[in-house]
Amino acid sequence: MKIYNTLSKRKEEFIPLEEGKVKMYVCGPTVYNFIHIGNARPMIVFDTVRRYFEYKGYDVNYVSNFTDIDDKIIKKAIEEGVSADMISKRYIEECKKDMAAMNVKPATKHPLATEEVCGMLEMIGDLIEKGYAYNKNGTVYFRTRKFQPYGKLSHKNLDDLQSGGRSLLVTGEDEKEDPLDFVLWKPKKEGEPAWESEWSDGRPGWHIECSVMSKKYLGEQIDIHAGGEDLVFPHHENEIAQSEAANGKEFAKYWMHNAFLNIDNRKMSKSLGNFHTVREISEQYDLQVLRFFMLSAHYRSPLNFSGELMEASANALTRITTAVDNLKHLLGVAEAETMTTEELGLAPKIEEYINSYEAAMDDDFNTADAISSIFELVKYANTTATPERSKEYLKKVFDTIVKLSDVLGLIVNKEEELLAADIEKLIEDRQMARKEKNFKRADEIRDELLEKGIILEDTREGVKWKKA
RNA sequence: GGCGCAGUAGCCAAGUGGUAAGGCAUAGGUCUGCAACACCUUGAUCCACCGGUUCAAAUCCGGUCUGCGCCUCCA
Repeated sequence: MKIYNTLSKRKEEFIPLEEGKVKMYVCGPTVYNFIHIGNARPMIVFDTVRRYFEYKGYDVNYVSNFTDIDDKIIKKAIEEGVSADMISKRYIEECKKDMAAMNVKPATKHPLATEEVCGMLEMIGDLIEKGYAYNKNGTVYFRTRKFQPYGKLSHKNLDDLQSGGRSLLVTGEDEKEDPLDFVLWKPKKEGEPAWESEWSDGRPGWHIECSVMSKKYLGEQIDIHAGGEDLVFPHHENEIAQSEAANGKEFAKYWMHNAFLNIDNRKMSKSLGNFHTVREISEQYDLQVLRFFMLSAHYRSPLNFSGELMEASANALTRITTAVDNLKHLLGVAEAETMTTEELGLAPKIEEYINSYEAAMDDDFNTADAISSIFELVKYANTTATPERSKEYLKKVFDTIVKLSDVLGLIVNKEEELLAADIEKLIEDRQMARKEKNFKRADEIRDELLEKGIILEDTREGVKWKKA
């Protein structure tokens, strides 16, 4: 398996720290509102990474935090006249609902920043002790230049950063020893939530959270640390500085970053009016469609969102679910049990598709390519599956499509809903009418069912129905 | 100003040296009492442009143009 590592800017063979296990940390959202579709990209992408590792037999310890204390949360709380805690709790719940609807598995652990302040105080104290941090009037800063490898992830050098920086003259900058130093702890302002510390009553800086939560739940060294590409600098660069300075060993072996989701080729933003929450999209589409859409491009390529592309994705996904439906139907009517010699000759083709699927996923999680293998399998199924096939053969094709889709988090085997007895009766009556060539009556029944939201389709294999 | 990414059919998108996957849309056909659904078939002598390396390039090198991202809270 190869993974593109931001650290080396190359694809590297994945070698776990511990045989058969993967420890990964994914930076989660700040919960001050419903998550937007940009937030959804890393959730879907790295959930897929996790699922693929599990498919390959790895035991994955997947940790993803919720940042539940932050300026934006406080601002929202003030606007609504409630506590910051209420805001974050509320949106964590909503976020979990969206995740479930996108078929994103819950992490092994979803730590909350506010519950880990203790560990943060400890690490900050440790950094001060080691000379990597200093306290200035209650604010604790990280001494960036003291950490020699600083810039190794984002491939920036400190002097470029300093000369290129435009907005170094922000409030409070003058008390830093160096403009590049960043905050580990800041004193509270009036009315803000705060924790006691030996430096001041205040709250942690954003970067320290992840270093601490990752260490607590996964250990000092982890396999994969992931997030959106915008986090490379400064967030992840700072995490590396904090963790490696404090622990004295390499923090994460592989750094994975997903590219941004754009809207009309522009970054999503409230001012451009192109801001979409996942919740809003879910009112229009099954979120499986959003998931399919997200996986239809490589995770390191920018992806442009539009209604048209969602329609295209919805249709594409339907092609898979329809094929699966057909196979299921055929399984119901097939009579032969075991594979014929002809089928035994066909079956290796299925393995070929599995192989190409795995080859794609092994190559830095090329989901777009993997999906094309599923479509090839779908076409193969559509052309070879007939009622004369054996159950064993049909089952194999069916299982393969369902399994490969499931690894991508795509649910293609929809559970059938039970028909009310009277609807079944009507369908039967219609079949009788058709047999007697009483098409007037047949059409009446079809229209009647249509009014109830049931669409009938007369296929080669019999009458099928679906909800309108 | 510094760092970096991208430009492949109408649209989306794989492919990083050996002669262009897949999907959507379009068109033809099969099925059907009709319709709908579904399925099958169908498309780039060519990969932004110019030059170079090579037996061979969308793929490597140099340049040009265009779009975008990061350097500041941000997935």
